[in-house]
Amino acid sequence: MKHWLMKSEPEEFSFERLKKEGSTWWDGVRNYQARNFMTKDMKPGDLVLFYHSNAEPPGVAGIAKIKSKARPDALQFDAKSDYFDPKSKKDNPTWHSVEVSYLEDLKSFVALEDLKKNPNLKDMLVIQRGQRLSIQPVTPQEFNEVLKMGKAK
DNA sequence: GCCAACGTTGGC
DNA sequence: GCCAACGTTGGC
Repeated sequence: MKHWLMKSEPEEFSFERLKKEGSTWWDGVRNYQARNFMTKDMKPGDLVLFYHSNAEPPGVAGIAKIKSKARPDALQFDAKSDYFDPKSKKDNPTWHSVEVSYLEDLKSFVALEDLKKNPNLKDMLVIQRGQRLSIQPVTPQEFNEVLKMGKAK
């Protein structure tokens, strides 16, 4: 089982909304590295740190898990969507998404600022300068450390 | 295949 | 709102 961090802008799709709706297809990813994680590495049951980016404050809002493996992202064929990709072919879609489901709340939000202060997380990708990737692998140690922070008051 | 220009991300 | 860092595009 692998561990991941997935970024979402809470104004677009918050952890609270995931909790309410139960699950969602993670569509709109238009970055090859992030796509490859979804199509090659993610498996149902993998655990996810649900991260709020462009938020006040940014940080890990809760825990989710991968529900279904990757399938073609419908938005790439929707000419009215912001995520429309005219170059993508129906018989060989460029973009995929996975289904993500709510798993559990944290007792407390784990702010980016606190991730940065934790020496055990100094190598975590999300705290590295200029790291924009919207889906990032997380080591089991990092995942458990964040979980521990989130379960403390 | 190089690389400048451009658009986007996302913390601050 | 600013802007550094990064990915993508397209001219050559």
